[in-house]
Amino acid sequence: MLSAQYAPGEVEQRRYEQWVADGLFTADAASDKPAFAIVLPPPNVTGSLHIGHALDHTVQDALIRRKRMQGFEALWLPGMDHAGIATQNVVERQLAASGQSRHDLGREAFVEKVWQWKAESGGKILGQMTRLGDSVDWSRERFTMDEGLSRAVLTIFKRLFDDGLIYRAERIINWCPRCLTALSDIEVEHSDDDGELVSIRYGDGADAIVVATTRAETMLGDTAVAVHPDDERYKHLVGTEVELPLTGRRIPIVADAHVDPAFGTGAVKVTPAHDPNDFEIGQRHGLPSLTIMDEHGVITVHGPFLGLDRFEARPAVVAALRAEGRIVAEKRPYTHAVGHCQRCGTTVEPRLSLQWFVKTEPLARAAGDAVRDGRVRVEPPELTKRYFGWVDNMHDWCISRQLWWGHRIPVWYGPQGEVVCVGPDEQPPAGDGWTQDQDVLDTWFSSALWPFSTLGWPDETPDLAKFYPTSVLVTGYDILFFWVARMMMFGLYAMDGRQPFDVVMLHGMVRDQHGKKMSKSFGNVVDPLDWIDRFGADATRFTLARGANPGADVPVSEEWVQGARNFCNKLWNATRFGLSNGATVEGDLPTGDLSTVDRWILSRLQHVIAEVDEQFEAYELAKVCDTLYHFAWDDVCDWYLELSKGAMTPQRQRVLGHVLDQLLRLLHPITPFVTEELWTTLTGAPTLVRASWPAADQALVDDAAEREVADLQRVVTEVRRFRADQGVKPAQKVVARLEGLDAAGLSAHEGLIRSLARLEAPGAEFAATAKLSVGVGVTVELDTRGTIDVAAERARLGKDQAAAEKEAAQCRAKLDNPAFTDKAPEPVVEKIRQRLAAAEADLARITGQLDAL
RNA sequence: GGGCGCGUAGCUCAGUGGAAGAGCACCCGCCUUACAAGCGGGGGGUCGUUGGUUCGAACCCAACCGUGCCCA
Repeated sequence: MLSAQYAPGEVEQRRYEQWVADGLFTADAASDKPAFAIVLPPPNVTGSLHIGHALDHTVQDALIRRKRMQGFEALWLPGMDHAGIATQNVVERQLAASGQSRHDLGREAFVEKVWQWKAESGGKILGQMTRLGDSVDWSRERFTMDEGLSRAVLTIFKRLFDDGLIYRAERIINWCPRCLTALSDIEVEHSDDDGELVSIRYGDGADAIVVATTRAETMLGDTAVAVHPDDERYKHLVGTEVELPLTGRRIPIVADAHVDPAFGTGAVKVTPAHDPNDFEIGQRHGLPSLTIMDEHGVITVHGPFLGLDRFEARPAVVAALRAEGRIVAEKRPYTHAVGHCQRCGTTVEPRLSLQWFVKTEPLARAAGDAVRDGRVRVEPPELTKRYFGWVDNMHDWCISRQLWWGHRIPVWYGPQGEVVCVGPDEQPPAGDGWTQDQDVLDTWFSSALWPFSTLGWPDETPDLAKFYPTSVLVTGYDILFFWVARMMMFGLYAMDGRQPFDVVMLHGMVRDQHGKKMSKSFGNVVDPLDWIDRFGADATRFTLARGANPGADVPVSEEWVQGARNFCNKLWNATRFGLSNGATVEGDLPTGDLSTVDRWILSRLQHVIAEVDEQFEAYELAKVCDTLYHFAWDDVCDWYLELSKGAMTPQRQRVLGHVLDQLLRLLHPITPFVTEELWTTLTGAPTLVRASWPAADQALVDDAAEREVADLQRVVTEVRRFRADQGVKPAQKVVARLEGLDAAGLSAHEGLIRSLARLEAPGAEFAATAKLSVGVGVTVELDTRGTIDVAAERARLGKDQAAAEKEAAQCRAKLDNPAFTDKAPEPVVEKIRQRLAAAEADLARITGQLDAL
């Protein structure tokens, strides 16, 4: 027998272990069933799962579990990425605690240490995934640094290199002076920071020109001043030279169309080695690039400032200029966008350096085309614009990182300046003087291969044949650009134009109950493990799924997860009621001699199955949850079970068993644990994980039964309303006579109406003190023994009257308008006519009751 | 500065041309033998503002105000 309350802690771990032990999540590449595959966006091996992961995983698990039940060969492939910078940072911090640096250990020993950390940290995430109930295929778990995936990295690098799509060049890149590595554009986060805007006069007298800058210290590396070619103010100066203050160097004044004449004075200083725009100006005009900082952001030139950090150098340079009378204006604070390292927050320094790049133009065009021509669908479609915005304006991708943890760039340099890219099955060149590139690849370079490297590529494995392209990729819209675009580029390139996935389903970010971003500093972070401990995995999942409107952020709160927990408990108790009342799934579902109430609930069930299927296909998980929540709670619990109390028949027991069976199946993808526990108890079958998904049966749709029960509900509700307004206690029975049941087609349900509305049959001395007329044509005469509260009744009827009057007036206004009756479609006009008739009938009825009071 | 969203009940959100909805919160009454993690009833919104299109606008168009995100 089931306990009175659902206790998730007693169910979850046991069930999960059994599922895994039984191999229920293991996919079979040799199966004849159609494939449905999802690759899990790999979490960072260094991190832990936060509530955003829980959302992402819940959505994927719901999709994969349903497909598995639908008879697909369903594969959900898990794994992690190696998170180059983050992981190296963690291990370096550990070393620093004992006063060591990675250089003390040497490259090999350091990498060995990182592997140890990976074993420790990675296990944590895997444990968290089991707590969520993720139905992933653990036998196929992968890691971006494992042997197979590393081979994939080498293979694609070599292929891109040979195709001329990977090149090495000296460019301005984003440099983190703390992590001491290059970063790609997407590893830089911009924020509006307070700074200063300083206007500096270069040159003197008639030839003086004023430039404004937020980075005064970079003037030490200026090699030109630029103005717009059409700017009349400066035309006479173009081609001349001006003396650069503090340095004594003379620099040219050049004309460049990219200068905005409206900004500041219209003249800009040009520092090609420390600003990407200036670098381009420098290229166009053949200007030298003068690097004035080292890798730590420390000034390396010009005596007085030598050795100063860039942020110390700034005020020092301004002070020196002020001493020379060259500061024309200063604005402080001056808010402007500043780039920060995504990993450590340090202000990024644009730095001229020699790096490896992927030439993205042809790859990005193909990635855009795959969506443009419909081979890949983005859900929700509104977000395709953002996708195009990214792939159509992509810069070349800097892929080299000055780290030790990652895939080392497979390029060797020879003594004569040779550059050789070594493929996965090739031997590096032997002999003296050959060295391998010191750098490793961006983590995203290997993550971009995830949808096919995890399936065995570059080998032509059965997995790859069966499961590529994967069916749907689920991730947050915040990494649409970070990752999705790159998987598209590499997938299309490596797999001969075959897309890595058919659908990209984007969800939002989890926020708190006021729509605020979760952050440690704000103290509103939810730990999914904490919720699972306190409310259960199913409640946590349901809370997230119920908020998962496509593309929209998902607000959650403790109140809501309580509500979800309550819902799980409701299911528990509904099944408990069923079991103690003989609900069964044995034998065929009787269809011949069913009562109206049974036909009604079966009919409702068919609508719900159809709706849920539609909603799942549209990735509308929030709506799936809403539909099932209301069906379970309103239709099944509040009405069907209540109508069944004291009215159990063998047919009813079979129908009730069927309804519970189907409901639990429909909910299983969202709330796997409680449904598994209940369903196996109800049916005696071993597991719901691979039970078949319900299919709607049109033959069971019964409009007449639905109408009849709706009328029954209306009578009961009207009486309950009267009772509540009259202050009649719920337990108190009221003597009443029901009239008009025959005409309303409800005579068979008098007993049900009496029990749900708590009405007793009239005796000989019955004297009606109140008369209630329900819209469906039923009149209820009640004997309240003279305790009728006339004022309360008048108020109640008054409200009804006002509502009916308003309705009638609205309809009449429409029908009196010839423009409406002429132009509106006939069904609409007819509907309004019917509404008017109904409103007028209500009005007459209510007015009659008021008069009778 | 450029681009993309969003503004509907106290809170969080559905609804995208023909009757203003849900969950939670709130108010009233109840331990009615599945469930107090519950049951019954109820109040609450000129759908951001102003114009326009339409017989008809929360929904389409324009402008404005507020707000969020991405990019520079």
